Amino acid sequence: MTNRFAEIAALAGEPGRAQMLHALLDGRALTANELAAVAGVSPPTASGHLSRTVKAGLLDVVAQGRHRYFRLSGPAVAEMMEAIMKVASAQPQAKASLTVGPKDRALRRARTCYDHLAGALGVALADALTAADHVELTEEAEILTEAGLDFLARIGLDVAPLQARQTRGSGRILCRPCLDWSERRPHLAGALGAALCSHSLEAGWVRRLSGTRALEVTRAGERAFKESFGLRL
Amino acid sequence: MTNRFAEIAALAGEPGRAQMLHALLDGRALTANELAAVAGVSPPTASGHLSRTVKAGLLDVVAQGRHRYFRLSGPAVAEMMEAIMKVASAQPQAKASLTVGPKDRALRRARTCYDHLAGALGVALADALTAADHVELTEEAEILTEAGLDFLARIGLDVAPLQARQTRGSGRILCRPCLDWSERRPHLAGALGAALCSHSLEAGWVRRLSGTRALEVTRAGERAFKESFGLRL
DNA sequence: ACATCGGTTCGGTCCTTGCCGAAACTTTTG
DNA sequence: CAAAAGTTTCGGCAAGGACCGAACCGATGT
Repeated sequence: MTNRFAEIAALAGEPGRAQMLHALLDGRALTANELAAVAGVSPPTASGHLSRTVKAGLLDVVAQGRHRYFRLSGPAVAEMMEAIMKVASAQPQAKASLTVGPKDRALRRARTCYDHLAGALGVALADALTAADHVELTEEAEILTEAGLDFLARIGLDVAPLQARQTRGSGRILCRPCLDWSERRPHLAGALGAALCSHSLEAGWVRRLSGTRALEVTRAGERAFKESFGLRL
Repeated sequence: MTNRFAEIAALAGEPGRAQMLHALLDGRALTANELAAVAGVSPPTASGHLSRTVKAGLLDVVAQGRHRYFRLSGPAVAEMMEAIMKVASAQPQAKASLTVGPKDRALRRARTCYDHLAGALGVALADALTAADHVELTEEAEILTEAGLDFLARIGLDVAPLQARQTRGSGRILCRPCLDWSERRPHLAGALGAALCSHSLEAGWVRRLSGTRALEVTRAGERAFKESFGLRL
């Protein structure tokens, strides 16, 4: 058991592979060459990394024509990465570079985190929903109130998949919150977070910036977030 | 950011260090030589590993006389390890050795997992409490019912610290459940799990087996678990 | 059919790092 | 004050593995 533990951790512990994993953290599938580019290594090297990672079960691969698309094998991998990030972003104090870089700034503003929204945007949305009593956030769980359910339906979000979860008292328990590594505060993850994220993309409120997990808030998005959530970015 | 991510993961990804971390997973503090023994390396080698691990913030060290005691720096590290184990125990199918070893068997029967009970015992307790409607376990949260609160008070468990958490409807949301890597089913973690674990130790229901995280259920424990929880081990 | 492109396999180099023994340092014990 | 125990530092060795260039393979497109 402890061998396999070490194997998994070591796989994630090599800088090149770590960058590949991070590039896949938004749940999309990338090709081998794209991953080689993000890791800054040659295609042969990347290929070796990828085959090991697939064999170990961290990644899935699907061949499509002459491309091979790699993606995280499931949410458990993303959760593991978040848990590592949580430790990594802890205090070991006054270490090197805080932030820097425009790319980093974009990521801190808004990004996807596997299947939900993160960064300043994700935290702001969580705060807004909390303030309006649409959700309650505890350290361990996240509850959607009746009012919240109405609210989501009103803004055009399909709440049907959320019904499947456990009902308790007057609210629905949806998921654990997810600690945002850049903001150090919880944002909405789980079923609700995923629904909110996909809806925001479909409605054109946010748009993926090519090549990163960063998101851009569109004009329509600014308006929608302001009117529906009372957010000003 | 991704550098530090890789640093942390790599630290956990070396077999010797991984074994040390596992030995510390029950939250106790061990000396450098003890850790050298569990990792199967010489004291100098272990010392090197430990100093790196401490500098990275995974472990805390406290000097006491001529001993230096190392322990996990906090719950975040334990949670990270559990997340890695979750991935590690996933399907990458039909791999090598399942189980084996009497030491391993003891661990599978009952052990501590940072601050709560795990293994067959942990899962059985979770099942028993669920069956009696004392807790409700969902995928994402764990709710203590009023009946459960009464029950715990009746068996002498101090429920005061549990009161601090969020109240919702008729139950208390305590924590996320924790997937047991040997049983592949959820057991009780979080505040309730910790309380139940420490109470079981204090009441003499279980006893730590020296040198491992494994636990032994005492005669008194067998009786208590049977009478209070309806468990037969 | 041929050229091109994405990807993997092979062979070989180089660097990292895990490892130990010897020795030094510190604190406890006799 | 000397001896012993716990731990760290130093020096050197050896193995693992990350890397690249070249060659190879299969799919696509002309």
